[in-house]
Amino acid sequence: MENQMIPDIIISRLPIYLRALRHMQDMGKFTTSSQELGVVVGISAAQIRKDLSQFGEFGKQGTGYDIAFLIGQLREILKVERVWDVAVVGMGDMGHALARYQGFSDRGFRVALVFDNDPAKIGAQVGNFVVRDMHEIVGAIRNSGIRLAMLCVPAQVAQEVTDLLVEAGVKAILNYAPISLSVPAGIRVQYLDPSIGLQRMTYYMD
Amino acid sequence: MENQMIPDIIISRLPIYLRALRHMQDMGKFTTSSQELGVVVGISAAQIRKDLSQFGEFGKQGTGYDIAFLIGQLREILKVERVWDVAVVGMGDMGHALARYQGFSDRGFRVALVFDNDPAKIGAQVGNFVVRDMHEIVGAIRNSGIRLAMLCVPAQVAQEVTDLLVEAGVKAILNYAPISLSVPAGIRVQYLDPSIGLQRMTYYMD
DNA sequence: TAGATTGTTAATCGATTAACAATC
DNA sequence: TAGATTGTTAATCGATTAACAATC
Repeated sequence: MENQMIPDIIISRLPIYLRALRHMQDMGKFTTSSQELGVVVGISAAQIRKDLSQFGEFGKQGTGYDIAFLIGQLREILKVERVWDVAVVGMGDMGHALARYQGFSDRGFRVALVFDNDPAKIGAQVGNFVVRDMHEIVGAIRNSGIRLAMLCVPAQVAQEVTDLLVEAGVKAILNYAPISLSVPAGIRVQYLDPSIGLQRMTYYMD
Repeated sequence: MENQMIPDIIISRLPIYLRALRHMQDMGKFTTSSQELGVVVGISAAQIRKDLSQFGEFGKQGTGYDIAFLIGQLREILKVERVWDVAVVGMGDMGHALARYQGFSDRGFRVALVFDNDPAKIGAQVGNFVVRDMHEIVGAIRNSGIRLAMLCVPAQVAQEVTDLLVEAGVKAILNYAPISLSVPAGIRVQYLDPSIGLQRMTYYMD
């Protein structure tokens, strides 16, 4: 079988490699080495080679990696050779920004549904979307088969909305709300709280 | 000396503990245990105790931790008992959302300056701020003594803007642009690319 | 060929967990 | 007191690095 339990820490680096490789490609480059890629992403060459070798032999001694080929392999490994529909929940400033974000389309994602519970927002247009009533969230997500959501509601209601997302069949949540979420086994959460990001750096300031 | 080189992975968990403790406090709780906190944040009780013990003895056998006291200690360790001024660079949707974000004030941060290079935006009001010309960025940040910035410009110009931020004296950057940044030693970067967050989860989907 | 770079092994390094004496 | 929970040690587990034969 393909999956011999690759450590999550390795998986978490692959999107970084992919992003850097696409950037190199945009700059007109055709090949790279673990050394060169390592400088760009700030990771040792040995680690990059070890990470990639978990999935196959993608390079050539002496010349390194073909960028287009490695991009293709990483997209397949990460399952972003396809396009995933995503729901955005909460049309405050952050949800609004994500609904209109132009950076998803070439990275494997497409916003497909957006929700809010504010009557003043329901039915309004945000980007290319009509804001749907949060009360319809379970049915709408279930019908669409969507399994990815971005959560941009206030912390106060984030857990209850999460429970609805899980009930609707969502398997992975990108959480912008500043709170730890409780989810059943098998449901993934990634946290993007800006204050946490800043607090991880102030410790080092004089 | 206070700093015997605490591993970064421990530092990165402290803001999570702090956020959860404040949530407990908001719920009216006064004490907690490493066990209880561990369930909330999804980290083992042993690890929480080990992490905290790097900085002092904050708990009591038999009863656990006083929440208010531990919050105070963590705020001091992370240096967020004070308020840090932050610059937001790039007034697209994401920068706009951050400039108006209400979640910084009680977490140790305050947006103080916002920048864009679009003549149509310069001088306009965003939240409580007047958008300043990006051409003034080095002088303005240097004058204000700001050492934290949130970067929300297009990937294409993110590195050159980063170089300006570093020149201006910024020591830590929260990067929303979808690109790896190159910075001198001693400058910290935290990455919050939403597509990376999603790609870290699609690998696990069937 | 000579030089470069891979994939992999073994060694090192670091982080997590389990267990428990101390003690509130 | 009896029960609970800390801080810490030692053991385990996992990740990173260094080195190099293979080979393009």
